[in-house]
Amino acid sequence: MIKQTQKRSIETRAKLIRVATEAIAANGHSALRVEEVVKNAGVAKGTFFAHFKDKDALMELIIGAQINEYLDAAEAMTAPDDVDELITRMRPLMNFMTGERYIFDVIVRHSGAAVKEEIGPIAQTFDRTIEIVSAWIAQGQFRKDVSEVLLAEGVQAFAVQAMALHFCAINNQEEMHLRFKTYLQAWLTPTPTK
Amino acid sequence: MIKQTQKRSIETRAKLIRVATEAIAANGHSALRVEEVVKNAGVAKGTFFAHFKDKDALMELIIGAQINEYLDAAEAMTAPDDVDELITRMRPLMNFMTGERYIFDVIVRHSGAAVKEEIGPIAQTFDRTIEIVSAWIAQGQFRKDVSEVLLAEGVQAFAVQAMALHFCAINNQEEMHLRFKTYLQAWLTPTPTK
DNA sequence: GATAATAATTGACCATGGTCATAATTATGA
DNA sequence: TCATAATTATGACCATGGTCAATTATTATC
Repeated sequence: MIKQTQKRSIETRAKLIRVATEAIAANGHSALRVEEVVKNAGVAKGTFFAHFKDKDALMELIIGAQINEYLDAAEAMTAPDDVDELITRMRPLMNFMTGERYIFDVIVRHSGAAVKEEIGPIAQTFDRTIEIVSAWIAQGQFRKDVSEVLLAEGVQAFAVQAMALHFCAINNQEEMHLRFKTYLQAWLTPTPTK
Repeated sequence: MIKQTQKRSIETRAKLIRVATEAIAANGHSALRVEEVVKNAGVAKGTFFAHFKDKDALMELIIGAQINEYLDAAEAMTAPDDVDELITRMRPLMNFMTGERYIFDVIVRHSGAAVKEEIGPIAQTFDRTIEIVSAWIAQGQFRKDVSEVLLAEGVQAFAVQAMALHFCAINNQEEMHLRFKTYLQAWLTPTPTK
């Protein structure tokens, strides 16, 4: 019962992704229409859904790839020494994620995998972010009373919170990063006096 | 330019909300259909959208009201002394929020207000949660190096994170609360040894 | 190379949220 | 009480994502 994937199918799928990526580059994520994609790819509508469970699945794929580009860039940098540098490293990615409300919604919706065996592209980038950030934290001047993985998970939680509040009111991106900084200082370099 | 709202309009709106609430009680949030609501309310489809910007706006209203019931219950309790008690206080609300994937998505989508002047029902409950939790934290045995409001915002960030990961894989709710506990211990009672 | 088996594609059709010009109702005021 | 304005309701219509039985293309078998 092994399904033999034909070359034709691989090409069709690639064409759909390419066409969709181009459309997004031109008009933004939220403006993408399935009809438009299949028309420009020269296939029928049903073909689209034979390749992707739904429109969201394709978006997840594309956004996941975009996030990975930012993570590549982040990974290429030196480990941050302090909170300020950590924020600088994450800034481009956070700006991308909040560049369009639609993007952020898709990301949040897919930040957790549906099934353990089948972890989606965006959930994968969350895992990868944890890896990268925890490796950074292990090298920097941060608290040592809890594991760096836990700290990295917290960084992610605060990043999501800062981004969610970014869409609140007329907050601009600079405010978002400031808020993020306040969180991280309290999280990564606490000085409790109970 | 003051719009005079007629009694008829108020009644129609109330009927739509009541009918929708009943339908949700019977079949769950995600199964709600606008067609069904207008049919049972005895009005035309267009009327629905004259009263609510979109289906999401009604959902926000109803879910916001439900959250407020949980907050009422939480507020009636004594302030928690430690992390365990804090989690106990928040447990029913978090269980509700994760009871249906659809509910959580709606909540996250509306956790930030669109405009400062017009803060939505769910965003209001987030504010209220911050108030309640920060008041609790001020009274309990928690770190004092940062403001209780900041700590409360962190509690919320970690709650969202724990809930998002809950949908990941086959994690059950117990695991969610355990994860939440780990976060909160590190956040609220740090013992750094830099 | 004929035939059977499997994979891939098709497009008419459906489900459902949302729009808007028009009609019906209610308030206003002389 | 009637004319006029303002408010509310209507439902045909549209936009768009998604389904599925039927069809076509490819591969395997002899």
